[in-house]
Amino acid sequence: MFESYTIKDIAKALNLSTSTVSRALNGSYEIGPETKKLVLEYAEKINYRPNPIALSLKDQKSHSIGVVVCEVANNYFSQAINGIESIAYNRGYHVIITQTHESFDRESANVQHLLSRHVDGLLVSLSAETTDVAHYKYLHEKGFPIVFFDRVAADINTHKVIANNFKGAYEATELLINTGFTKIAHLTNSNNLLISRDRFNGFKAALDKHNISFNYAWLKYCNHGGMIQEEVEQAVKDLLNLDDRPEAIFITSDRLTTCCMSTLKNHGVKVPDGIAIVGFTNSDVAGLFDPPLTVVRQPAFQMGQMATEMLIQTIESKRPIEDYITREVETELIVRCSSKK
Amino acid sequence: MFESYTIKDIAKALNLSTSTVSRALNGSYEIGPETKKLVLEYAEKINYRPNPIALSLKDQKSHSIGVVVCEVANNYFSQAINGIESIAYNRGYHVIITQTHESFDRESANVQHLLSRHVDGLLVSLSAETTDVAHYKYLHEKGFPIVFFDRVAADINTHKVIANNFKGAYEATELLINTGFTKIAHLTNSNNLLISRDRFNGFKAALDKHNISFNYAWLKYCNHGGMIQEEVEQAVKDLLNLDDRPEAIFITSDRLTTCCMSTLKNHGVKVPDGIAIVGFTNSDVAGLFDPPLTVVRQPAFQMGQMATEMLIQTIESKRPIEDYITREVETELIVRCSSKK
DNA sequence: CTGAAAGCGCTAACAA
DNA sequence: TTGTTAGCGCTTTCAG
Repeated sequence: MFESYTIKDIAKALNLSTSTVSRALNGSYEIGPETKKLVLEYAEKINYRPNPIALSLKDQKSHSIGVVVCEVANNYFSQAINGIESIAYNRGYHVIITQTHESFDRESANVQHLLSRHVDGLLVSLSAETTDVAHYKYLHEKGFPIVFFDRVAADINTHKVIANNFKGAYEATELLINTGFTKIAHLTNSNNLLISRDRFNGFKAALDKHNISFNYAWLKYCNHGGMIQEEVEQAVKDLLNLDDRPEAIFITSDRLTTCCMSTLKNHGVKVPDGIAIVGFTNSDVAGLFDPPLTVVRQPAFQMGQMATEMLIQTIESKRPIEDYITREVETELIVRCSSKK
Repeated sequence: MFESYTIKDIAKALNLSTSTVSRALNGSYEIGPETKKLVLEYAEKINYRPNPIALSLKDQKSHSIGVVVCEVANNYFSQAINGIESIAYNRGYHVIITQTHESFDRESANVQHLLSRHVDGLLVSLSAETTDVAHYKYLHEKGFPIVFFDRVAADINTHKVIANNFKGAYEATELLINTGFTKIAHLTNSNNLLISRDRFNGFKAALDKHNISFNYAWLKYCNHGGMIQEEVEQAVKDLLNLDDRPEAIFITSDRLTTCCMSTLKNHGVKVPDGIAIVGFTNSDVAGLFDPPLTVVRQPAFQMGQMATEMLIQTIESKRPIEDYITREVETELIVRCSSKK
């Protein structure tokens, strides 16, 4: 069963040459119908499976794609990976997942590792620490297929899949404003990330639209994206200790949102009475929180699927891609109690 | 950078034969120190990386391991995968993850797929639907390395990593009993799974120890492991509609626990006043729930690591393994409000 | 229509 | 100490 048969076994059994067998298996023209039938039937019978490694060696394709994300144990990414797998599997690719834990060094090492494994393409979501994307640029310019998703590199012109972060943030902020909050803090991931900037811009735009001023003391960056709990705790504490304390916090990432909730809880700050909250998160259980969380949710599964489709298309494209596209999907605002007044 | 050099390039550049280069690279004895130095330096300079595909073809090892789990987007499994990756990566293996979605057919297909990819070994956690483990048995008997973790196959004698499910369930149940509950329901995954049976046994043992009788109407199986929301809802509703309604529910799996919480919430049943809850889950945010959840937590990350270590050891072992071991790790009972009286 | 042979990158047995 | 060669499984010229 796992000691698989080779084309040679078939050839021997049928008294044919390996090339004939190969041709039969690959439905070549130049082959007699009865020979073909013979081979096919025998192959079927012994449950022949071509050795993908040999194929890879031959045509220099590994039929695997590398994935770079900050971590698997994250609602957004585990859902996205689910989407990635679903497409890759059907298209005959396998997926090698690597985690950066938000570190630039690990990210580089992972990319190196994936390249040395001869992956056919890369699906990447940048780490919070990453500012230098020169290696991706280099690869991309050499014609190596790369698709960014979610945390994309602004200045590399390749396929990308992102959520409408501006609008997602705008809507969430406007919800807070319409509820009656004016002092709204902004707790966010590293500013290196384009998504952080987009979300901030959406946030700010909503404020501006409603003529609400923003106190920059309410803007808190967590450069490690919530990997370091203390960092988030400190940020939240700082916010709470401000003389001009905010009435609500808009949080722009999955981990940050839950970390912030814990910190508030530990400090005995009630949500939403003490402070209201809206956050980006793909948690399936945000509705079970105390209080139920108002969230901005991204279509993670679909984003993973889309990115994978684009990547495989790029990999399999005969001619170099000319037009790179950015597909943008809508976020969903799910209103629950944490944003109530 | 990604168009990597081959041993041939080095040989040509240095006017050596490929075998000499190979020997130098592999630190063989039979090679002149200066030749070796020359090769090594040049290889370093051009950043030579051996082609893993060629190596695989040569020694019939793919340096990859296949993982079979029900789904990635599950707290327990995403954490376990994190552990798997951490070990595999360091040992030079890559990991191919497949999801069964609790279906036996998909599980079989995944195993087939992984075998056709020539993985060197399998890390598996059975699907809820699986009762027939003949194909694993066959592979195992043929000497193919398989390590089961969490949802293990009872009657295959290979390496296994499990949590002390009996004790975990026992402790949780005893907590409920000591809190003053006597009517305790049991909401669990398919009885196909050994973990379900172990957890039930632990549960029942605690009841027996305290001379508490168990009404079998309080025992509810969700054969799809929480993949089908309606199934869980129905089970919970049934429990609530019982004349002899239980005062507490002990839940034995991650997804079931959260699903049960939602259902209770949707039906306006307060926890723990209306009904108390303790559940197995590896959610990092169970403390943020309303009410904060009392949970039994498994050391998922370590379990993933242990299983991977055992698998790689088996793969790399020269002689066939004689003694298969089952490593058992302790669960952790985290007491919060959902189990209070 | 079918077979022989080369080659993908690498290692190892065998020669020198 | 180094080179030559065969072979891992497969496809693909090139002959026949």
